[in-house]
Amino acid sequence: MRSFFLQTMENYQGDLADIVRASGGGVSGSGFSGEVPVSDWQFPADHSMNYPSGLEEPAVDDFGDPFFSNMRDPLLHELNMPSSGFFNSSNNSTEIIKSGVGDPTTTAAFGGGAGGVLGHKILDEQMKRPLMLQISPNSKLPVSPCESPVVAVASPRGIKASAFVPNDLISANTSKSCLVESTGVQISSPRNSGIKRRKSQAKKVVCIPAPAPANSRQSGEVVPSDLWAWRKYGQKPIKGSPYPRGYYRCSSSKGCSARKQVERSRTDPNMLVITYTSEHNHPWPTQRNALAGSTRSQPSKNNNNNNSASKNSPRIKQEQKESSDNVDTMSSSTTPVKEEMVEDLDKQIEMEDGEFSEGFSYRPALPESFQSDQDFFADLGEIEADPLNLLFSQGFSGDEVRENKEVLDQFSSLFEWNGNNGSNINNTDNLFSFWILLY
DNA sequence: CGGGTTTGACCGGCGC
DNA sequence: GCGCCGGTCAAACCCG
Repeated sequence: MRSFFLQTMENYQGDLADIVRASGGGVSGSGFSGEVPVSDWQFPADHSMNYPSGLEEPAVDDFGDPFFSNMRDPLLHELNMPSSGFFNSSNNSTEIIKSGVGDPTTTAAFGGGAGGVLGHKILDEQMKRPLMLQISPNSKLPVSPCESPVVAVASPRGIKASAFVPNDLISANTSKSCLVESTGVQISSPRNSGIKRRKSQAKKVVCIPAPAPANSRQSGEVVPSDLWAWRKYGQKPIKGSPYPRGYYRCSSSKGCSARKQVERSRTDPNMLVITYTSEHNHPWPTQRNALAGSTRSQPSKNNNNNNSASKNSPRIKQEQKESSDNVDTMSSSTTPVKEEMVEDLDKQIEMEDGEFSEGFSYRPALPESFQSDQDFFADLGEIEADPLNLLFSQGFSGDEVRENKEVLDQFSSLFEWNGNNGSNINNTDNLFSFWILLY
């Protein structure tokens, strides 16, 4: 079983070598029997992602990304599961850690890893923190075959959500470990701001399977799209890593300070490490721009000798080509993504003290309509909400899983999952992901 | 024309 | 103080 692990790290510097992977005990007593296929972080452009009702009070420390959304995923509404089982401490944690590092095949147990790695004390801290999970139907997969094992969702506070995914989604996936850390880290300030932000500003790091086998040097990463539109504003080679780091800022809304960094893990090139900093100051876009949410389609560039890449250095060109190859691989692959997050401990403390780091409001700056919480999404269509509630309000026993197949079918069709194979990045608009945010 | 990427330059933090 | 390094800027260019 592929699974998750999480850990809390302080002063994470983006070096995946520092990331400890854990694997081990599975989920016990929680009904977790599935895996989390998360491959394409694309929301279909033609899908107006009006998140259904169920929006609850925004997370205090969210980054606005689907990973760290300010808004709790309405899909999780009414989801409550016992927490036991997911964070069982593993006696094997040490071994797990050692064996896991650098091994793409090593997976982390959803349950055992975190507790085992971090120890009870830290785990307890984590239990306070949101943890999230993305579930994404792969574009290659059929729409509604709901041989639905359960995708479990763990929350630091306990399991509160789960989802069903088609078996196909699961079996087809060749997920790597997902690792997550949370950090209190430094981020540089705007050049002329005069404000030094190299304080303990939280970053949130997500690791996802990289689009392509990383047996070659690759540069500009093919960043899986999420709900937000990101604009790349820089790329830098990182010392110690053969892979450059891409810098993205949110382009969904002007003035949004949300940023993310994408780099390939130096220890496991099959993994992409995405670091989110700052938070979105605007609600999730209900509809993505044509170019939003992902980098420009690389293949088209590649096929055009007159593009800027042709003017770049040979090294860059090569990297770009590899990058575009990555696109193809990624969009057509069934690589799942699993990720979670934990809050930075320091930040958590700060938040609990009611303090915020400068210029970093953890409260989402949402329009009133959003801040009025449930009302907004409640207005967005009960059609979406109801099946989801149906789906997610169910328990997780095997019988219930089976019983909910039909519900999942409804759910699948609701979002028009189709069999588009996403043979290139341009097709990813037909992909769909949905997120489960955990609390 | 708007919005994207690319990439060299610049800036500031940090370690020595 | 200096150099390294990471993060950001912004001009140039591309694309639809």
